[in-house]
Amino acid sequence: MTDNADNALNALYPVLAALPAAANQRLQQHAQVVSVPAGAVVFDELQACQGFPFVLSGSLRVVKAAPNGRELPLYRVTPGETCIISSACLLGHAPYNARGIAETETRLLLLPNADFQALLGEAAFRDFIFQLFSERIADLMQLIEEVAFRKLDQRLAALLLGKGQRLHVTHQQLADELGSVREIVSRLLKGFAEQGLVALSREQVDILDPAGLRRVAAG
Amino acid sequence: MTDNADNALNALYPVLAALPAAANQRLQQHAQVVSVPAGAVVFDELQACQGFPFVLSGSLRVVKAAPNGRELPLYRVTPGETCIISSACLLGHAPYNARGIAETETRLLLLPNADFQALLGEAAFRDFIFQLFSERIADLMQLIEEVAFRKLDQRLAALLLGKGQRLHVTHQQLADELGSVREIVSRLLKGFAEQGLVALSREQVDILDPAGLRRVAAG
DNA sequence: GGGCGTCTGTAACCTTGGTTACACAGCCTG
DNA sequence: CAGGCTGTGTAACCAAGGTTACAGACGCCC
Repeated sequence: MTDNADNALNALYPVLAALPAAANQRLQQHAQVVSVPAGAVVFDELQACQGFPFVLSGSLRVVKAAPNGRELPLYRVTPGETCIISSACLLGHAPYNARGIAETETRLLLLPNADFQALLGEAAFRDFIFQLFSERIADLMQLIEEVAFRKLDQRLAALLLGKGQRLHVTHQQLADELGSVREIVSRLLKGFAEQGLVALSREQVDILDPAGLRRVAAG
Repeated sequence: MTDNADNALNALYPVLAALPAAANQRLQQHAQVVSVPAGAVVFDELQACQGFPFVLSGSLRVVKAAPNGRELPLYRVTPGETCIISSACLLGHAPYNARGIAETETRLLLLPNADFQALLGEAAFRDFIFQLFSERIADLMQLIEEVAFRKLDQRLAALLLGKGQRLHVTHQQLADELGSVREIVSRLLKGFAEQGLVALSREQVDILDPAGLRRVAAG
């Protein structure tokens, strides 16, 4: 690991900076910086988990892939966060059960399995992982609720909210985010537009009536 | 806590038996045995998490409840296991995001929040929780895959498998297990019967062709 | 045996969301 | 300007699953 990456790492993951010298040294000796281009598949279903990734820059999108090629986004991993799927795989000695894709050009610090396990011996690090575990669990529960019970218009309305008044996205991108297809999103957006909730233009959605959208989202 | 419960607890949760004397004493002083009847709601969505439950006997069914009253089972907690939702809530100081129901008459040992946190100071206990966390994550991933991508006939076929050759269940119970409704399960079972995969009778499903069912389940 | 509650069978109908198949608009580039 | 690419609009059709509404079957208990 370069000094440069080391600095970035400690800034992003304060918990590492606080580690005892020995642990830190071990990390520096064995961790490996890799850079992956946008769109690259960093890990995939059924694949054995090779190491634990810290995200230095860029971001990972973790998705569940359907047999027919569609994908349902589970969560994102941004710098300073970690990937619970990776933790779970390493801890449970199980293969991955989701796919990790670099959203943009992404730099990762890959920590080999054995060193990750050793790092878990440090109380501070263990607590850090624990904390992220429990946050993600809540996210996953939310996701289960959405896919099992919510209709697509509700989910779309929710997706549009909380990202400012003007969104620069294509219908396809929205569809991907929902695990659906472009035509349906277009259809629903048209409905929203007819109700005066949004205004549509190329690669752009303007929120006209946030309260109305919230009402739709709430079902 | 009674000596009796103490013995049961240590037998079911070996990790507790191995705790230092001080921790064990604290647990015995503050933990409280409660007994709940079958069907009782032990915790519910949006409710603050009062304590951490160890299951002594019986079992909990943890479900996500839909606005319309239907429920999707997430997982079960049997004696010797723990409830990650509870862990996640206590760790993240968030309210519950699912409902826990006693499947049968169930005895729980409830550990207050503060004592749970203290117990996490013990490396062995922390590892125990960690391990269960990662196992459950895999389950939840599996569930997401099912509800998002699998059709109901595939899920039903999978549900029927691996429980022996003759099942004593009502269609309603199967529907509940899938988060669906009775009529659809009846319709699908009829289809299975017509293909010679199963034989149906009152409160009973006989598996005639496991391999065929497995094929259906695989899609 | 008669009445009641539970379980099952089944048909008609509806909603949601996905699929297929285009048309067209805007824009960039050779 | 032509040609091509990307994004959007839209309609017809389809499949899955849920809803409604019954009817009959079986078992149990009075």
